Amino acid sequence: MAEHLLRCESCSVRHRAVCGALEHAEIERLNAIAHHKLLPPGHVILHDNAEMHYFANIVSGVVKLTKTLADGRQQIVGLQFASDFLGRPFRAQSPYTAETVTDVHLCTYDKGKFERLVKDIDGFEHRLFQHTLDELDSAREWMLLLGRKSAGEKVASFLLMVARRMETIGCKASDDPNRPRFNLPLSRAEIADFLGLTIETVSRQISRLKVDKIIGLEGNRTISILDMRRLMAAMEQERD
Amino acid sequence: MAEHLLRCESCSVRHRAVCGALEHAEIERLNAIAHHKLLPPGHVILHDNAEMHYFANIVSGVVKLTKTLADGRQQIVGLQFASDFLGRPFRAQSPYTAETVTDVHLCTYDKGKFERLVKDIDGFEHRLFQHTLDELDSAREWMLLLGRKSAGEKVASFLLMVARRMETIGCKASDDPNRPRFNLPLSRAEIADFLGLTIETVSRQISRLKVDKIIGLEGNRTISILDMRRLMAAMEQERD
DNA sequence: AAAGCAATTTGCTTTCGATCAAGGCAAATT
DNA sequence: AATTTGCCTTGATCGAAAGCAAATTGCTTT
Repeated sequence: MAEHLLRCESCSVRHRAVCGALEHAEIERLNAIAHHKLLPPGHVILHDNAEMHYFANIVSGVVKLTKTLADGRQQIVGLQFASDFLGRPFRAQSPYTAETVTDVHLCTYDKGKFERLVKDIDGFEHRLFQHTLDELDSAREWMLLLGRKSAGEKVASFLLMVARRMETIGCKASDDPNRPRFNLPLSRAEIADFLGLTIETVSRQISRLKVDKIIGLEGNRTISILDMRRLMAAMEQERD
Repeated sequence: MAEHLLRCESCSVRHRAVCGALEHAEIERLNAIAHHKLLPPGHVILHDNAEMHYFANIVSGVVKLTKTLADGRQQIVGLQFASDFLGRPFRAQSPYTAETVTDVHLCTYDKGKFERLVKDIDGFEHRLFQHTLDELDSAREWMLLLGRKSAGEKVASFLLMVARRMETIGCKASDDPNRPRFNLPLSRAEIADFLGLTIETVSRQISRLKVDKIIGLEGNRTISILDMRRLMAAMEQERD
């Protein structure tokens, strides 16, 4: 029973997309069909157009969605962090590959049972719909980056995006809120695939930020943002 | 009465996203709140984060969704053709600008009334949700193009996309189905903004396709695809 | 601590697309 | 008819990022 409540905590509280608008009783119904899964880095959850047999909330870790050309060029088209939702209700297939980037803890729901709950619980599909609109917005934001930003701007945007994301899921290991410090979940190769650049260009841009004392590096993965103002300037502001 | 039925035809039959799953009686309810609007090219329907007071189906013409950086660099993040839906149910704002590219005929619905119908008609929101998933898929498809394709591949992909789109909405003026011929709705500048290229690069790539006898040009806007096979080869195939 | 190995960085060269600058063409204006 | 204007094409040059080849760093394993 205590364990059950714990599971409720770990799944409901953190999973904005699915549970944000639900009553406690309904979250209990979700928890009743929930299972948990631990996956190692590099695990392919869904291979291109294959069928996915479950939905899931990410409890911890990072999942990447990728698309690949015939000759191997790859583009990351989505990054899902803790509290994000995985899967497409009422769709058999997804035209991309989903793969774990780090150790990932999933809270999974059987496809059929979940879809029945979605139909059953008032406002649930509405909630998923709004979440998909959010995903569409960030995809389009990223299209602007891919099509029109320079390598320097891309890397700065990426670091700020990850920093913000790590913060909202409570992963920052920092005292000063203006100087966030966190572990990059992605390798240089993955950052390159995310930004539409090569490994070398990503590395050079990160080195430049380090030389300019805008960021600090400990090892390859631990980044601290030393000068938030200049990092944001390096990213360029949107308007319209 | 006759006019009413005509409007029914022009709105229901062609608007997949909204009406695809609806019964005739429900389409009638939609038609009851429908108004029509004719807009000239270059008309801004929605300016960045401004509020949009109506939803609409596009009866004819093309609408572009754009995002712009502070210094004027622009990226088209969506292209909507006839039968596409415009607007975001239950959202006040959209983080991009929507602007007509050609003369556009809209079938509009008052925001409040439309949202009431969405809540009222069973399966309507589900339908809109699935349509948004489609939009997300094409946005991600385009991210792969923006991040990883060469200028030549981008232009070839664009021409094939437009050809397919013009065909499905019945705008091709061609006898041979393997040699589609159509009017480009976009200027060179707009194609460039769509592909993340410059005007000059777009022009050069189109010229190259013409010299190679893969496409034919009459004037600047009328394109015929002469060698579908080689155009598709120029685009590169996806896999994964 | 040393070895082994993969990931990252760095230097050098090349290439693709951007930028700059004319020039052509057709429709609109006078 | 002459001029302007907008849009597109073409040529020449430039520059940012890609490509390639070491060198280096940072983990793992022993």
